[in-house]
Amino acid sequence: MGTPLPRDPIADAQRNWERHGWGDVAAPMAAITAIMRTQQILLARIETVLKPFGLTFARYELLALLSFARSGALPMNKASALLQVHPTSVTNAVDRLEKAALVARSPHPTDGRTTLIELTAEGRTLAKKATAALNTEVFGKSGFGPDDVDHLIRVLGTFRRDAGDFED
Amino acid sequence: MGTPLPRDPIADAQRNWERHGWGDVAAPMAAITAIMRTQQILLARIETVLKPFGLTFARYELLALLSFARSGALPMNKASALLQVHPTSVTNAVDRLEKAALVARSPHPTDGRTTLIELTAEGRTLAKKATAALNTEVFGKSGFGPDDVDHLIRVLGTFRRDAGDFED
DNA sequence: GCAATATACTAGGACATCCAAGGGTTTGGA
DNA sequence: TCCAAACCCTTGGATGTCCTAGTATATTGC
Repeated sequence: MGTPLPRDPIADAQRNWERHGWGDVAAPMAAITAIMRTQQILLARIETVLKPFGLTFARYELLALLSFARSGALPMNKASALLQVHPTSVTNAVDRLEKAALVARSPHPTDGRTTLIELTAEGRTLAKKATAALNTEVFGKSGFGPDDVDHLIRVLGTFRRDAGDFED
Repeated sequence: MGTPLPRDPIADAQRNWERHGWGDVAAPMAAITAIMRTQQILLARIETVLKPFGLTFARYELLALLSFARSGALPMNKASALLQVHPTSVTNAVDRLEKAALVARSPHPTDGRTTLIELTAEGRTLAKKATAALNTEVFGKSGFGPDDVDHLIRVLGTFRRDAGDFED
């Protein structure tokens, strides 16, 4: 966290794998570990930018999703599916966003089982501001070159489809 | 979670970004979101493999790190730095590993402030077994082609260095 | 030598994620 | 028609991560 290490710990791990006779999976291990660590760094950056807005990444994602829904409202289970998180995580996020008056729960008109989440006016405004901040502070300064971005989108897209995220 | 979506939600988000006039950061946004989601998928796979061993990824990482230390022991702060996690997370992991008799705390011989974490015999055995399982079940079936693995290691390595993880 | 600063670990709290279980609602087949 | 299966959401419990604060030990400077 604080001081940079003298050497890349993941490269060291890769060498350890090779040294122990696991050379055939050393490279994938390093790639996967690098993805884990990169996610950690990116999440920290995102949360730092969102903190002044009183948002976490999970809550921001929900706000952003709602702001793109044509009606500004979505059933909980749809949100869960689109965000690819457990339904209980959505319940948790909605609880907190509702306390902050950024979203509101309302019953589904025809299906008594489902609950609709609707963006409030404040919620829509905050989503806009937070998105602008993320665009300039994180996405606009990703550090990835254009070619690398395209490659990541393609490779990780294939991975996610193979993992069963979507059919396309 | 269960059923695949008909379309890639991240590609949809990218289109939404472009539609709202944020085309200049739409691609990095998609790449970053894909990294977040890929990490989630990989973590779930890893935890599934580790569950039978009574381990989580955090605890496994600590065990693996100790198993590669020449003496089989490391100070807490070293472990925290090498794993790139907060010191309190290491305390948490050590607490649970110690309860399971996989590691043991011992005082540092010369520095009364530091605590050494040492692998027990069972800990070393379990680390071996868990690593073998991860190698065959996760790293050996990553789904990334060799060229993609190399590219990921290079691109994410540059990113992590620029983020201040290491100097190299 | 002693005070001030730095370092190492731990305790408590806030969040997020998942799983298992429970209660209400809808649907579809006997 | 009616009841069982399927579905939707929530609650409670376990884990992990971070932050802030507190305690104990080392090191530095006067």
